[in-house]
Amino acid sequence: MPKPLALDFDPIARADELWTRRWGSVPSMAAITSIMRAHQILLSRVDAVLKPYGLTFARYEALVLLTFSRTGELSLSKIGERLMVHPTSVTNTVDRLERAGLVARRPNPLDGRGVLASITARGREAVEDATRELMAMEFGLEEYGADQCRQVFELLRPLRVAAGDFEEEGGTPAG
Amino acid sequence: MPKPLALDFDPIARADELWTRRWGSVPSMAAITSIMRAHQILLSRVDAVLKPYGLTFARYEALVLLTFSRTGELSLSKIGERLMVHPTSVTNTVDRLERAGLVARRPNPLDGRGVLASITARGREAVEDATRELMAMEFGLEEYGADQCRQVFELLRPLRVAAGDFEEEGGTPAG
DNA sequence: CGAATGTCAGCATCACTGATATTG
DNA sequence: CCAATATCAGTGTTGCTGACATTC
Repeated sequence: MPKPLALDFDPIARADELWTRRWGSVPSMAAITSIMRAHQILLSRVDAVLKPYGLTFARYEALVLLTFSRTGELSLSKIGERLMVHPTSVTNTVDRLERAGLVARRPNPLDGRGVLASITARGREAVEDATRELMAMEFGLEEYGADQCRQVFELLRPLRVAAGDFEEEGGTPAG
Repeated sequence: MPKPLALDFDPIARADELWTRRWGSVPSMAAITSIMRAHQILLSRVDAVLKPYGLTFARYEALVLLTFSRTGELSLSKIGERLMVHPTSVTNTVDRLERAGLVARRPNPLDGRGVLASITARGREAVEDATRELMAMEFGLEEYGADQCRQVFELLRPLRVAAGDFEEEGGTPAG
């Protein structure tokens, strides 16, 4: 009973009914609203876990990405490309991480224009600890099984493809 | 070819592989990342349509909600409850809508503490026009059919239930 | 020179905390 | 007096535009 402010009906299902009555059946409305709310719920759950580490989900993702690189460092442009975020957002993210001592900036020896973000020892510790906690709470999807999680991934994949995030590989036969 | 910045692989699938190698299989990671990205894509698509109306998706939702009420007006607290947003966010949303002449504030005659947000004629016009456009582009889910949209809704519903958004009705036999 | 990289200033949205005036 | 409603001030995030210096 921590949240007594629960409705006795599904607000999205209710909206869908009224919507259908007024403008006709529009299943996409309930779908997008569901995604918006799911995003809000998950971000809230995950950020609560990351807060003690001084991290947000966006910064955590950047740290993990660095962890995945062989040398522990990547150019800011590469980070933006992989995380699908704006260049100025990358600068901001790296600023915060650097200020927290989790990454260090270093000029790119292979490109005088570029800058490398290099994860520090403290950064690696933070990722390890935070990851352990996040895995324990299934990234906010505790109520979901592995199959349902894969279903979410598969169901939303076509949207990312349509948005031009990447080119289908296995799908195209040639060229 | 408007966006030449496409990867030749699925970044989430790639991350899932590396993740599995390092920390073991964690399907929830790919699922939450998919939801985050889907949210970003849809919000971008929908906001682009709403921009000419001076609306954001959040403000549009509030307007639609008012449209659904019999009298065209609701207390701010009710709006916050239905839209699941913070009281201060409701104040802000209504501020913008009021400034745009789409709603008007009125003291609640039934409760001296409360304030009613009342949709104006221009507000109704804006909702009608914007809705027509949004329906034409399926709220950013053009690539999805009705079945897939319903699947998204059903798949994410348990999360909203777990978050305490509302109480299951059909599920509980009595009480 | 044109393109790419990164930074900075500035603007807008949104979420939340804390304090506060008003009313039930 | 306590609770609810709404507002205000202020903080932290993120996303984006435009401008700019630097370098390929």
